Amino acid sequence: MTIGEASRASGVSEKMIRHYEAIGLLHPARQANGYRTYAQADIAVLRFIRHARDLAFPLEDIRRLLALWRDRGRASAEVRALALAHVAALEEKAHALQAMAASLKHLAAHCHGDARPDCPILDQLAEGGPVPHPEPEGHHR
Amino acid sequence: MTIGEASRASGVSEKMIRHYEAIGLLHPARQANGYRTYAQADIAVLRFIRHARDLAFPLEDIRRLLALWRDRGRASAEVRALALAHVAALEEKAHALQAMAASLKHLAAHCHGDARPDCPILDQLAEGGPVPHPEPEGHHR
DNA sequence: CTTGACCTTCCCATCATGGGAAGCCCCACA
DNA sequence: TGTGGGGCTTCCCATGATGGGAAGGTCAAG
Repeated sequence: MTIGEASRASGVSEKMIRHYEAIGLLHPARQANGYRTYAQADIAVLRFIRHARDLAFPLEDIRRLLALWRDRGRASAEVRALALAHVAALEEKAHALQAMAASLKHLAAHCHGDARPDCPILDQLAEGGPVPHPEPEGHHR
Repeated sequence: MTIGEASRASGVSEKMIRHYEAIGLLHPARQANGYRTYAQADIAVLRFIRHARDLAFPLEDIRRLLALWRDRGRASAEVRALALAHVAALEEKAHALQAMAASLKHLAAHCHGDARPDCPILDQLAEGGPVPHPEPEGHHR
């Protein structure tokens, strides 16, 4: 298999396949003419990487996951710990984003949003800190 | 005010202050010796940028927000629209992250996580697509 | 006049990804 | 046999926001 075929078979771009090789995640054979050659095992690795990337694992984590995958005797606890740490990171980021969205939504709710120039959103960005009185919970005004 | 003082006054690093100037968000005066000089208005801009960054506005959005801020006659609708578009983007990202976290959590829940080598997490990454049967909702097994 | 804190510019790194150029390889077709 | 084109190679550059660090100028206090 050439790199183009491997790309189609794995759903990973040629650019990325070369990059993963450059950082040592895979080691395809070479033909006499310098072309890379991919065996089924390489395609499996590429698919593995793609699925892990779909779950937003950083490549360094994927490097460890691949090592664990190749290690037939690994303890599943190791994999689980890595996965759960990533889950925690994902959730933390998600919550941070949602908190920002909520703050901004709160500000936008107080902005009439018509042709008039006064705008609590800009006022808040200009003056206040992170965000003013988000009022613990519930009913507006 | 020198850049160091401006940094302390605004909470923006010197590196970033210079960067914001390089991309045209700011135009501090220069002294004869080449040192940048920051007036109160510049500090206000830096604070504005920092607050907007705290809400994860990309710098290109901030460029527009600053223009609107400086334009005394702008319609608040414009600001609101920009903010709400950003809210949508934040929420989309947050949901994507939470979906990934949920998928991975689901897999981890099915991994006993002990010394044994078999692991549904690795199996899924190796074989399956994005994620298998997340079972619509609720009670496990 | 030296020391040290501060400023300047410039280059490099991050993380994952892609664009694009220059050049080689190979196959099919005329 | 020549040529066209598609695929392959490597190398450089860009993204977005941030920081590290080097080499060198400036200034005030000692």
